Amino acid sequence: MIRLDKKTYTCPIDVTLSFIGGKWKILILSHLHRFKKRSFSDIRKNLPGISEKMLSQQLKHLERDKLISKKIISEKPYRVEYFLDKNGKSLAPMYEFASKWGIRYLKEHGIDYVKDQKLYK
Amino acid sequence: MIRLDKKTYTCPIDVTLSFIGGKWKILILSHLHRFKKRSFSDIRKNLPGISEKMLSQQLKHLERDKLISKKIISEKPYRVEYFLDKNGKSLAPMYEFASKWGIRYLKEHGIDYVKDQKLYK
DNA sequence: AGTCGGGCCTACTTTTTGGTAAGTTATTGC
DNA sequence: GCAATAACTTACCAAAAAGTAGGCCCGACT
Repeated sequence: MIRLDKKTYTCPIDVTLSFIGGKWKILILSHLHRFKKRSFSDIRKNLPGISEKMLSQQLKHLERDKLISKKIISEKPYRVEYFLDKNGKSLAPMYEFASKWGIRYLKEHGIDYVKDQKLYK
Repeated sequence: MIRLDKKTYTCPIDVTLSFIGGKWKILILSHLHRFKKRSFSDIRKNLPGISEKMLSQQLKHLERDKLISKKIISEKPYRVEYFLDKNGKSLAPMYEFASKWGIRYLKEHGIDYVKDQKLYK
């Protein structure tokens, strides 16, 4: 057992998962990894199914954990840009591997994601 | 949106996560990755905090998803051995990366996991 | 005979996570 | 003036995941 900041972890992987676990975090991170800078609603549009509540909540956690940052582009009409910060970038191999594995799995089950994606957008 | 077997996924990463998401799966897989062959209670001992219910449930899912297999060593006193199968092995970079990232994170926060571990076992 | 370890299963409860819907401030466009 | 868009927040609810506690079979050990 590892103790850090009042929490306990069974092993280092558990520590890593505490940052990127859950349904949305890796998806958001990998989206930012791919697009570099994105607004709130850009991210939303690219994660079909996520609610505004979830997105803002998850972005907040990711910011708190220093995996992403946001730049306030304008105050009056409030406009922002989210992007991976150093920590978030250091997890890139994770997003890439998970994505490739998924694509391979889909291909083995008759779905060509890379090809089909061109139909979607 | 991707549709496969009556379920929908937002992207390939989502597909991957459907296999290894949750609190325990990666921990179990990486344990088997490290030790090759393990009995039910060996795994249990190495995942402090997991309940028997959780372990057997997760093992069942992992088996169903063909990430692991089990070999029945003896029927009468029922004894088994779990091990990664091909699919489970193909996720190895994931376990390894997540583990290394966690170790690095811990080190940056004053915990030397590799060194401390020798004290535990 | 009684207890322990191994390998489970089942019912039940709690916690965590996620979803819905509505409300807020502010700007741009018709 | 009204609707739409952006970037959120809040309150409430439902579903999913995880935890608790017990039971079961079997063999070995004392």
